[in-house]
Amino acid sequence: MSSTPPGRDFIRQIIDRDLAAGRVGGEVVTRFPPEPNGFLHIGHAKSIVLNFGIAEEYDPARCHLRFDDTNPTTEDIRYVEAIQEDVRWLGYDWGEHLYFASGYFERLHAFAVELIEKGLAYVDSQSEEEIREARGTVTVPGTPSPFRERSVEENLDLFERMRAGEFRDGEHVLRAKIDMASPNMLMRDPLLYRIRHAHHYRTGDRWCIYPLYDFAHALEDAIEGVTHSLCTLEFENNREIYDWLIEKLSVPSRPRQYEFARLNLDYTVMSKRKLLRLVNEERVSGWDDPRMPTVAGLRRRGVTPEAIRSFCEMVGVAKADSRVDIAKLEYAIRDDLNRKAPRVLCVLRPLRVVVTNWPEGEIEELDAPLYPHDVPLEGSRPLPFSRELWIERDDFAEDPPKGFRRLVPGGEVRLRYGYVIRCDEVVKDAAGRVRELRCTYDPETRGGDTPDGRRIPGTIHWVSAARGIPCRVHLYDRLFEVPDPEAAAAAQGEGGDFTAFLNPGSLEEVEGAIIEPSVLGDPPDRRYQFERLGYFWRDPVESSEGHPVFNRIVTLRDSWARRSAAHTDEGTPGARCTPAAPPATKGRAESPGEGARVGGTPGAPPEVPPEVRARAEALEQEFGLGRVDAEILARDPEVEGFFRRAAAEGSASAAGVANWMIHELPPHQGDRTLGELPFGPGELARLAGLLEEGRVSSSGARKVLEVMAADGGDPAALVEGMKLEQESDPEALLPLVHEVIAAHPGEVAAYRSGKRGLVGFFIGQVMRETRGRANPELTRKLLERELDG
RNA sequence: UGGCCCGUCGUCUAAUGGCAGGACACCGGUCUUUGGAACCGGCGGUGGUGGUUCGAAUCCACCCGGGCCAACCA
Repeated sequence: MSSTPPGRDFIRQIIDRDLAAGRVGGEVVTRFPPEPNGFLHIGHAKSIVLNFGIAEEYDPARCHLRFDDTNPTTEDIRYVEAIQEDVRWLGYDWGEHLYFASGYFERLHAFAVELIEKGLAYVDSQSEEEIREARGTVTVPGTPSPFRERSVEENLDLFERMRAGEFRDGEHVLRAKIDMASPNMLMRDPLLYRIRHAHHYRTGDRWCIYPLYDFAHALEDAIEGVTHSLCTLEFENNREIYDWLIEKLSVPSRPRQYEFARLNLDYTVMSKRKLLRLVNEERVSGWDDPRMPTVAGLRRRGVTPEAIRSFCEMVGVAKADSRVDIAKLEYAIRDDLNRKAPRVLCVLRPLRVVVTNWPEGEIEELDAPLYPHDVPLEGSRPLPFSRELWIERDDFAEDPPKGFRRLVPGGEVRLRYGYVIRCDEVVKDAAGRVRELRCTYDPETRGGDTPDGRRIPGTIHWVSAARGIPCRVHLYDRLFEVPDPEAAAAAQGEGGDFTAFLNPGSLEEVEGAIIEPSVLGDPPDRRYQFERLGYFWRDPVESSEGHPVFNRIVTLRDSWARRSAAHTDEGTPGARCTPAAPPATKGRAESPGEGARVGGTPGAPPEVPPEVRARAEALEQEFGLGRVDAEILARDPEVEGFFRRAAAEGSASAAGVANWMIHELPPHQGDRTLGELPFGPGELARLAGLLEEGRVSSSGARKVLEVMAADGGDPAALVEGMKLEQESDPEALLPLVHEVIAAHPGEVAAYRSGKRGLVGFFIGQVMRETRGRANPELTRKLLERELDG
């Protein structure tokens, strides 16, 4: 059992179990199945990291890249290329396993024919509207199509003619014959093939019938030998069709579908349809706009694949719907870049500084390290210092707020890697705006040190005016101004539209920035930290030789901005916008429903069908069961029958049997009915009896039940065979108790200082030691005596 | 409204009947020639009510809340 290391996501646990149980023949096979109708986004990245990550981790294992191109009207070769580039860029390799749904059209067609031949599919000639009407609703069952009972021959003939192009779009469809009354709408005779006289980007005009997702996907998986088909939560309902097809058709392998929660990120949208709208309506410059959550956008922004992978790993894989805080992505990006980006100086909004005691025309080349002391990389570059410099406008304040550590009139500040300067004079224009600062430098402070030991609290970045390179900088901020634009739009009702929540300040283009000259010869893909500002790189599209354009990938963490934003009403203009409304909370159980029940009937279901009530009452009287238990058993005649037979067996009390049936059996039962279990009422009763007699502890009995549920068997024999006879002899238990106490001095101390809950821990240890044999009540007594005494 | 799925710190996620833990965020501190990084510390959670059990986040019942499904999309 305990072969599963804790902390692994549920999918890997399933794979581990399947491997351990020998359910995977050879390789673990996963697949990433995008439809080539749009660009990949970071949500897809999560899926890619999962699927390809599994293929990297397990040993024989592989992950296929398969284009699910079953809809010719939306798909395009351009997306196929973009998607391949993105997956590769993320660092994954599908080797020879590149597939296309369209590559299976012939085989898929053969499966459809097989289904027809088995009487499990038919050609429906209703119109689209008629089909919709007849499907019913979630509460009312559908009605069968008048064409549902066509003969196999007629279906075969019609289907062939569909393929041959004898009909117009929509004239006929192929449907599975399942159950028009299924509570799962998807099982109400799902469509398998539709006619589409459309040009397919790969198969051209060879086909005019195309399979639908549900039909195609399951069979593609089976054809490829996929073992674990991982998709997102919204496909949960589709699993029933998936399994139905795999069961009915003569497929070469038996894949299984598992669903995990898709990634949602705050302050953006993650649906291809909505992203496509942003592109088409030109709210962004394209799929690769650096504000887009697309892989292409992130890449152009300058985010590294390593950062994306690490983010995806941080987020984890689970089944609970969730939204991830964008700060987590930012952390992953900074964490990656901090370790590899060389530091350079760039002034975004320059303010002139004249160093009056620096000789006119003289330029000194300072040697400045590229990495801080805590980054284990070597290197430096020359950094020119001259009489005229640029510093950041924000780094000077005539009237500084409390705690301001930068340049003020009459004050000193350190120029990073340079000298300490003092501001002697503030020169203003007619409008009163600060034009330049006249400063003096301290020649003793070359490199930034203060030989006299005086403390200079502030250090600011700067660039030589004589040598600085003008450049353009793009500052990006979150695309939307609310965390959940879709929810915000929905909250507005009918006319609500998510684009209303676009952040107008999501792109700020800074024209007159100045950067130090050392970056001029760098390779174009170099990421930098502009000290005190953030991580940047050259925009690969807009930069040109000698005219660099830099994208801000992410800001640095800025505790000053946080603090000043908290103390003043407004943040700095360039700072990130503050979330506007806090809408769409995940309203969690403010719990009405209590208070209305004083001595009432807790837990009694308000509506119990009369016949169930009657049977339950009989059980209550006959066996002395509680009302709730009786109703549970009475709900299903098979359950009741099982219980009655078990109770009649006489080995255990009726209450004991009821307890085990209600509380212990269901988790082991799985999808099986009671009749399908490899044991009967007698065995269950005898197990309950063993427990009541004290022959076995409840932990032991549960172990026995687990085995019984899997392989059947006689409880008494199993107790014996598994050596699970309960140990109730204090003499035998005491040494173990001592051992456990001796082995956990820390816990003992904690227990004695009041952490009484730790008894459970100690009992657990003894139970583990004895593999469930120890009598827990006795163990508790002994433990308490030893621990307290 | 029928069916299926899901509720654990503010957020994401572990614990698979035996000490509710980690990450991000937040707060405080140390250090600092980046108001960065690093390090240390703190805050903070099992939706509710009953039940089963020596012991429940975990099993059972009911309630509450959320998601998905009525495309010839995937």
